[in-house]
Amino acid sequence: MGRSPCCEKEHTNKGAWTKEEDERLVAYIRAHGEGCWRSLPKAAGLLRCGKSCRLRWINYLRPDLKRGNFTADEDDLIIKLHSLLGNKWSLIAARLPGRTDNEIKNYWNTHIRRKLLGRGIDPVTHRPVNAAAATISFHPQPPPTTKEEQLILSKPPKCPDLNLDLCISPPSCQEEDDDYEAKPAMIVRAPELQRRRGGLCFGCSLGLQKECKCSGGGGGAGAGNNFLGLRAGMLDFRSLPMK
DNA sequence: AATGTCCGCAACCGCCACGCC
DNA sequence: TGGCGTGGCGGTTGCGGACAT
Repeated sequence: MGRSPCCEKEHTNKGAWTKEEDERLVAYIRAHGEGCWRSLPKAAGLLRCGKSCRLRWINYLRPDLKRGNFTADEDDLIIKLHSLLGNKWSLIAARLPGRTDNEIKNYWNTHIRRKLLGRGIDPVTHRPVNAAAATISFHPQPPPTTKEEQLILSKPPKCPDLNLDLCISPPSCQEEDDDYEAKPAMIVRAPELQRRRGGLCFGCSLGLQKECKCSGGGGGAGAGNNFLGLRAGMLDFRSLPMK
């Protein structure tokens, strides 16, 4: 009964990785590639749990990691993505090249949370702290699902007074939509505009084609471009005094 | 200089989702 | 179709360095 352990814990090292262990892991993955983490430690001659190897590689040893401080652009992007996706660190990380979910999670908890609180913004709801307290029934993170973008699209704002003023659309849409300023707060407009113009749906605009069921889903080159578009201003959080 | 406290980061743990048989 | 194995994710912990007293 019960789950089988992922490794023989009594024969594995724990704690900080040594330089030699790092070198062994890197050398093995260079030679054989990623995969089958369970058998990797033994094959690589490491007294480590497979999960530990995976984490070490993904969070620290991967050659495409971008080490160093987060830029202001990355800061803003993380905040925006978090307001949309909640604590879906892996989804957020997928849109920040060279950053890992663990790194972003740590950065959020140590820096951004404090930064937002300092501005009087609740880091969970992304609303002014007082307003968040006044609307305790609002749930920024709906029940777990595998299709986050569907949730975002399908859940209308439960609080009419909610003033996130979240508007997502291709940059050109803002000028074309006459009643842009008159729209209620927290409207996700892209799906509507997509239907009218045949453009990207909200999910695709976030680079979520894989999960998206719209006609634009599965487009090979879309994700990267959409990601850039997102960064270029497809998200408009006008109520957030970020700078 | 010694001690205590705070903070940031790496790593661990437990659960869940998915694929295979 | 259900069980099992594995990978992946998010929350949490604990260590070590920085800073304050």
